Amino acid sequence: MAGSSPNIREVAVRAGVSVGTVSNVLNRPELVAEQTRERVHAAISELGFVRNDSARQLRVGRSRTIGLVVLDVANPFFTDVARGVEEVANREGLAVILCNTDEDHHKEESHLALLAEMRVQGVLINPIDESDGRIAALRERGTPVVLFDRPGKPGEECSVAVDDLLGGRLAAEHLIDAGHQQILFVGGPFALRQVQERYDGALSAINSGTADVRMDVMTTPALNVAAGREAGDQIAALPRTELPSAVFCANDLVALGVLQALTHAGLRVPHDVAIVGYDDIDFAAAAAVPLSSVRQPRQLLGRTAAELLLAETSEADHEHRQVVFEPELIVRDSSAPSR
Amino acid sequence: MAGSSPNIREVAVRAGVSVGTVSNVLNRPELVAEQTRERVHAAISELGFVRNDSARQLRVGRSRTIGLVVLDVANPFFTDVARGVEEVANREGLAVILCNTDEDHHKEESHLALLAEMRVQGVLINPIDESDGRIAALRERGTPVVLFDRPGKPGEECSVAVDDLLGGRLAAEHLIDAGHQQILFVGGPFALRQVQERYDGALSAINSGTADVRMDVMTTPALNVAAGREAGDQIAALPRTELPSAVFCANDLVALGVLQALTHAGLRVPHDVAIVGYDDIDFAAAAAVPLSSVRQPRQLLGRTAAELLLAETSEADHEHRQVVFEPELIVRDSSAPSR
DNA sequence: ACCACGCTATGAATCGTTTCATCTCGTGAG
DNA sequence: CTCACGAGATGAAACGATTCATAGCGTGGT
Repeated sequence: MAGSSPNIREVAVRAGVSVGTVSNVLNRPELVAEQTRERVHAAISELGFVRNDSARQLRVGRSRTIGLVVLDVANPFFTDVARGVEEVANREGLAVILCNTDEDHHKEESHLALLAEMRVQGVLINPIDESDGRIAALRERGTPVVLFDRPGKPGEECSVAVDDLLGGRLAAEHLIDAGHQQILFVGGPFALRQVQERYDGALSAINSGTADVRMDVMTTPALNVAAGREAGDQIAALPRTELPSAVFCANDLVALGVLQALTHAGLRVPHDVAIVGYDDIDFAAAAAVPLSSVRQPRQLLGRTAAELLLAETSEADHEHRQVVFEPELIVRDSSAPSR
Repeated sequence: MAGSSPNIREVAVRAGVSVGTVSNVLNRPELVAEQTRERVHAAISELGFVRNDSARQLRVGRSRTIGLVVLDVANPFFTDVARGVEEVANREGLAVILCNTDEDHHKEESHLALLAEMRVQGVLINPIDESDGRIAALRERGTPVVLFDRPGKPGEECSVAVDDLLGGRLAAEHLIDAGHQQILFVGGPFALRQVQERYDGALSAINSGTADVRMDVMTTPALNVAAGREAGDQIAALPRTELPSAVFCANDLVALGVLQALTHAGLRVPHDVAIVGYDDIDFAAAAAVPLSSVRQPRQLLGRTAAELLLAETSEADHEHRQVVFEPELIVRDSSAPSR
């Protein structure tokens, strides 16, 4: 009921030593004689002392946390990335503050402002769009920022990304090879680099191929299951003659939504419409019709991003690196050979 | 490149006022004359000043964050809860620190220790098991702790939960009504209250019914898709005569894994084996065979938990409340009438 | 006997903000 | 002309840990 937290001074008194010694026990125990150390530890547990991290931070200058800013926590892709980040961070004794932007600039901005006030050791972010003064401001203040799931400018920043152009191309080539001639790209907003590049990749496959293939676009307001369902409803409402033979979705959430809506409307996948998703989240394989998808090394992405961040904070002569992973197409039932 | 952060003193000098005034501009702007305020704001943005939150916290005594400790971030159930929490927290200008325990006591403990050092305003936790000195210690220190997805002790603590006994009963009754006589419960570890209660609820339905129904148990090491797949493989390996006619899974991740493994082994759901899951995550409806599941009000759970926490921090005469929501059975294809 | 050295322990200064008692100054009332 | 008052502004104290220069003390070498 008390609600009082003893401080280091009270511990010192109780143990009959100075505050400096208590601090040493906490931070450099090897400097303290064993019996003194034991006495201090006893005092700490008797009083239930818990170090005040703000005071520590204030003195030391930086915190023991890193910020991870993602577009959507509900997307398993990001939670898997987060796991990778957490793994590395915990190993270093750092805490991860997970922030969710929901593709909303306002939220992104306020989260970054908060992280700046907290003096986090660094920020891992998947920015909503390209121009971001906020990120530059953070860097100016001395906080390393690593971009993930998006390539950074060489020499200027570290980044970890997966080649989305290639991913888009792989998906489209696969569909073209299967004989599809009417492909519909579903995704959005196009302000998201991922969306744009997956689309561009698909387009390049179509343009460089010999087959006569057409690709239309259906823009969604976000990349989640609900948006996918809506898109699917629209697709199902098209006159049969205008129905695409294949749909390439900007991510698996959208693909699952589309799949659900199409199935609900009585269309058969892949017989009437084939579907390819992106990310290969765990649920893709367990979907109504197991989903073909472009796999990204999610945890590795997170781990690598965290490691780059750590490198940037610890290395004196840091060289910015742009790591790019290659995606891999996983073919499942949803894109079996076309009609 | 500088990496220097100006402090409030430099802002004061630049604006030609005292530090107290700058602080007032930041915290109680109505006390400051308009032109002074403007001058200070100008100085702030010219210098790129960012308030140092540790110093603020040190002085004020508590932080502007709350901790949310969950069993598994990769489970959409928890991310939906987290969304609810975040919604309320952001509205109050609080940041949420999301911690993941992976059902590991060691991780739970170290996360709680960190949150204590951070002097968070409060903690929302879905504890791994019942006896937790760490939680008591936090409370003793004056940090409110609200339990979620688990009922608390009346008069002692706030909690938000969903009636898992009822959920288990609903699922089992549904299967019994459909004529199933061999039910297999898949889930674990049983140290998780959710698992135990869902099982108990199912058992009570069986015992109170008139039909002759048998329920076996297959324990999993965790509640995720991989564990479900393994369980599914084991089920598929059973001699046909021992095959259960229905499987009730402790959550949807396990159910999806089981579904995937059974389908892969050539068993038909629900014809050979019916499946009922728990949580009704978004992916349940989009599964290979749309999954029957016990729905919990996930976001509401999160919102309510956060609100209880806020109430506990702000109300002088706080009455602990234990909120219990009722789950709802959603029937889909995976549990259509049995063979 | 003296000095030097290593091992421990000390305590004051410091980090940057908030808070609050106090001061200044201009205005209006008496 | 004086006084009281209020709006604004001030600056020093406080928050609690860390750090570092310094002091104390015992030991071993000369």
